[in-house]
Amino acid sequence: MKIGVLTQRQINLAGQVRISPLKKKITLVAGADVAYRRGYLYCSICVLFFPDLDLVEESHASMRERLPYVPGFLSFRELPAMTRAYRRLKKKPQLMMVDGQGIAHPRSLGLASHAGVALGLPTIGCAKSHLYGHYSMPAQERGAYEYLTAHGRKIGLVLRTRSHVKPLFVSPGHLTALGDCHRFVLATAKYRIPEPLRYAHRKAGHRAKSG
DNA sequence: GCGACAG
DNA sequence: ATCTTGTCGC
Repeated sequence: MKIGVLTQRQINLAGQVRISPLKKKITLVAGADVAYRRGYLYCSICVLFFPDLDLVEESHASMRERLPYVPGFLSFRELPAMTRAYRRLKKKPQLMMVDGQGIAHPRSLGLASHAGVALGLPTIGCAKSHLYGHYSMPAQERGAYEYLTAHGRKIGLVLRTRSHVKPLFVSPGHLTALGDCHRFVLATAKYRIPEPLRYAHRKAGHRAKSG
């Protein structure tokens, strides 16, 4: 598939993204992550009770790699496996955190936003590094943050989840807003990575090693 | 042309 | 992301 075609598809899908504060009460939060191994993708989604953070359910899906990793087009590479794993969940969460950007993306369609639109689910993008937007480093204490901006707009937060540790780049994916990102990421992060994503990351890694 | 570039 | 052990700092 050519980049130009995918770019146009992103622009169309971005038009379906809705940024608005969460309204429903959250009792189940999920985390979705993908691991790679020998040409295959391994996606794991872990659903936890909120705010207790106890594991409720987990689902998995593996697929052969279809597209290579190209900065700005990650969702086309990982979403197929993520969608398959999501369908296998018995208990659907009211919110899902995704390992990647939300609207903090060149065309406002990071993996979390694309997943949110495709699954019709509220999502929050939680990336470990920067992709798009301007920012300054937040203070060293847990909870400190600075806004991620682009064209004079706030598109996300650079949030410190642990004192003296590299901050996270969080942004609304779909049906969520900046305030939700700040609230839920801090409410679920005992360590640098929010528990739902930490669980999913570990499970996906184990799955990849098992084959 | 140069630098940046989620996972 | 993945390939990999010990090591420094809060």
